[in-house]
Amino acid sequence: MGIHGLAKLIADQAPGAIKEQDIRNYFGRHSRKIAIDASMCIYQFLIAVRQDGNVLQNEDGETTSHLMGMFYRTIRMLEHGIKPVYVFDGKPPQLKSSEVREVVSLLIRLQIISAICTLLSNNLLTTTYLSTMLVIILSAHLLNCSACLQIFDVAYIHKIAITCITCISIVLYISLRKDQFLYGQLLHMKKLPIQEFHFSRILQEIGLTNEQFIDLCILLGCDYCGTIKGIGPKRAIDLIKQHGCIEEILENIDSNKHPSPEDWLYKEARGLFLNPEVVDCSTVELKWSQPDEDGLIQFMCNEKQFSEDRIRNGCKKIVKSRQGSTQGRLDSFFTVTGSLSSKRKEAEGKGSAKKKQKTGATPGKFRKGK
DNA sequence: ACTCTGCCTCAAGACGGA
DNA sequence: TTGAGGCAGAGT
DNA sequence: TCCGTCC
Repeated sequence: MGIHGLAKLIADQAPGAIKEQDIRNYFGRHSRKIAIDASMCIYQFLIAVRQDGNVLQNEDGETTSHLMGMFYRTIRMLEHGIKPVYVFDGKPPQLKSSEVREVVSLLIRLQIISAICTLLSNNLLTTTYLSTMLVIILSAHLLNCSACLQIFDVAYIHKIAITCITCISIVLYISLRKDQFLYGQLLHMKKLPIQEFHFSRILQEIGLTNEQFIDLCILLGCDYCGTIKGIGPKRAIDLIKQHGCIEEILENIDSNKHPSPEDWLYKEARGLFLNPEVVDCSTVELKWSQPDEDGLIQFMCNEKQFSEDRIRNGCKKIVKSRQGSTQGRLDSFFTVTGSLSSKRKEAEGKGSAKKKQKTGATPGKFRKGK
C-alpha cells in the first residue's frame, strides 16, 4: 500500500524531484538485473489469470495461476536479456486482512519458491539465497513468519528492500509500492515512462529533514499505523513545517477536532522507517546457471499438470536466451499502454474491445472448483 | 474557499491458433 | 485485493 | 490482431 497519496504530494510539492526517464536511458550504464516485487507480482497473477472467474488449478484443486504467470513472464524477461531478481518482501497486500489469508498467502509463496527451487535445482531447506537463471531472494524468516507479528513482517520488508538496493546494482525496482524509496529507492516504475524519485531533492524542495519527512509520511497514512482525523496532505505538510514533529503537533492541535487513534503507534512506525534492519550484503550471492529441465517438468507437469510441450518450450527459450545472450530491449518487453499520465478516459480508446468476460464472478474468492 | 472523507468506478497475464 | 482518479458532501 | 484457452 505504501504511503497514502505520497506520489501526488511529491508531484505537487516537489515536482523537481521527479524525473521521467525513457527506459532506453538505462541501457549500457548498468547491468541488466531487475528487482521485482514478488508479492505484488504473484498477487497480480492471482487476480488476473482466471477462467470463468476462477483461478487456474490442477486436479487436486491447487492454484496454479501464479505459477503460470511467473513462469512465462520470467522467460519473457530472460529472452530479452534481463535477469530478474524476485524480492519476497514478506508482506503481500492481502496479508493485512486476516490470519487465514496470511497462511494461504504464505503457502502460495512457498509454492512459488519450491517451483523456483526446482528450476534452480537447489534445495530450499538448505539454501537461503537461491539463484540461477533467475534469482530469488528469500529469508529463512519467511518460513517462520508469524501471523500475529506484523512488526516482524515490516522489519523484514525493510531488510530485503535495503539488501536489494545496496548490494546488487539493481537497475530498476518494479513495484507498486511507493514507500520504498524512503529507504533510498530512486526508481518507481508502474508503467512507462519510469519515474525517478530523488529523495534528497524531495527533502530539499519541500524543506524538511529526513525525520520530518518520515513524520509527514506517518501523518499521510502508512501501513503501520493510523492517522489523525481531519489531517490530510495539505494540513499535514503545514503542521510538520510549523511544528517539526508529531509530538509537537499533538500538543498544538485541538484533540477534539483532530483526534488521533487510540494507542497510536506512530513512534514504532517512525522507528521502523528510521532504523530498518539491514542484512549483511556479503551473504547474498547471485549466480545464474542452467535450468533443471527434468525437475521443472516433474514439478510443473507431473504435479501441477501444465502442458509438457509448453514447459519444454519454455526451457528451450531459457537456454537459448543464455546462449545468445540476447540484447533485447526492455521496451519491447513491457507493454506500453499509452500515456499513463493522461486521464484514464483518454487512454480508454475506442476500439478497445478488450473487455474480458468476467462472468460476474466475485474477485478475491478462490473457489475449489469441484 | 479550502480541505478532508467516503464512496464510486476502473483495471490488473500470457500463449498461440485462426 | 490494490491504487488511482472522480465526485459529492461535510467540516473548518 | 483477436480471442479462446491456459490449469
